[in-house]
Amino acid sequence: MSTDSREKILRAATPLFAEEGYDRVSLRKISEASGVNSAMISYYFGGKKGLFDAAFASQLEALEGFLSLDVEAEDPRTVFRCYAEAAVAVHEESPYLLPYLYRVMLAPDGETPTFAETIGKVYGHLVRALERGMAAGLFREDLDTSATALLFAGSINFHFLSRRFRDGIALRGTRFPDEKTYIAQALAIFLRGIAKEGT
Amino acid sequence: MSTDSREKILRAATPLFAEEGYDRVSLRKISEASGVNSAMISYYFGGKKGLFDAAFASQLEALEGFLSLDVEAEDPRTVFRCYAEAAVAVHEESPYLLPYLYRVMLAPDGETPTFAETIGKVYGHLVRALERGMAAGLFREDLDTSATALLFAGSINFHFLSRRFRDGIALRGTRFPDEKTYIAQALAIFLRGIAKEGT
DNA sequence: GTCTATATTGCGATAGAC
DNA sequence: GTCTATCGCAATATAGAC
Repeated sequence: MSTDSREKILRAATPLFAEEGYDRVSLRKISEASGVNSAMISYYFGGKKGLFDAAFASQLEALEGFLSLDVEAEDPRTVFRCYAEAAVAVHEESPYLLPYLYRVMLAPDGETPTFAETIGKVYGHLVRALERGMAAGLFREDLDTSATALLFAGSINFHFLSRRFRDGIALRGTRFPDEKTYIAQALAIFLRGIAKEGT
Repeated sequence: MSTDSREKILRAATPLFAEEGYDRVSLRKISEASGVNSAMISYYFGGKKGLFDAAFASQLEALEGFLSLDVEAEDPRTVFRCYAEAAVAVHEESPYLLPYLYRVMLAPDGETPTFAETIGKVYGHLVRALERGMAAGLFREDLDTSATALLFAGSINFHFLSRRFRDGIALRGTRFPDEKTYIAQALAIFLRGIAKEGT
């Protein structure tokens, strides 16, 4: 079966790690879910941590789309719209990215250099768009770019982060709009909130 | 020493659970950190889960301040300002709440009825404030109240949630404003973003 | 209430046959 | 590449002496 087993392991492990977290997923569980003998995990990935890193990295690739945006050429507002669109797309095609992201944020134990680098780039795009927008007189001049970039990213991501919690435990009975509606509204509120007075 | 040991355990366990997560904290570790024999944990809390729940519940009490607000009597905008102020205060006096909260959100395994109830109430306050503000002509009429409440809470909380990550791993070298500056700006952007046109 | 000692379980990893 | 068998370890929990 050649390296087919490698793929099977990765495919089974990715959702498990995202949903249950690193510590709650045992190699035995991954072995059962993938149908591949547990010894193969060490064989292909060098151990549990190696498998986790591989699974995480595969999800991070979903951000490449946004990162390829030429932030110096676009209207600053477009950068935020693109981020929002990318977030929806990313979540659809790579639904395990956000859980991974927040788990790593909450438990920054091991080294995650690729992760830090990728997130740093995304963040840099947002900060740069704010700087350009302020220089162009589109945005308020009293914005702290670091804080505002964080605020924006947090606003968009929170919807995905809280999804399981909203649906499963609390806030039952409350109707939530779908992704696109939420994102559109978050974007509208944010862009209106940072716009220069009299626009 | 009477039930002094109970307190020692709780005080040692609370930050450990918040920082490292449920699974990474062993009863041995708590025993060492607290200076109390590990057998006392089961004696007082019935087990590890019981201790975690007790630690979590003790942190949730910090939200009582905001919950005691009379949301029907206040200016709707004041409710949001109060939430923001409460978030800063809560984080100062109860810095372990947010990590707990998000860990439970990401891993909603066991039952957390108190948690769901408390968060539901906080959420209800925000939704109600939005409804009243829209009815009073203060806020835009096209707001989805559920989505907007979530957006606001996410904006405010994200700052605290991401703190360790920002400081420790990625985004090093970026200067972040202190809590009060961030919160003030988030509040200003949000309130401006949801305000009715021409205010 | 407190402690020691231990029962029991499950983990990640790997040696070695095939 | 794959599998079985197992090692060594750390986890939670508790029985029972004090």
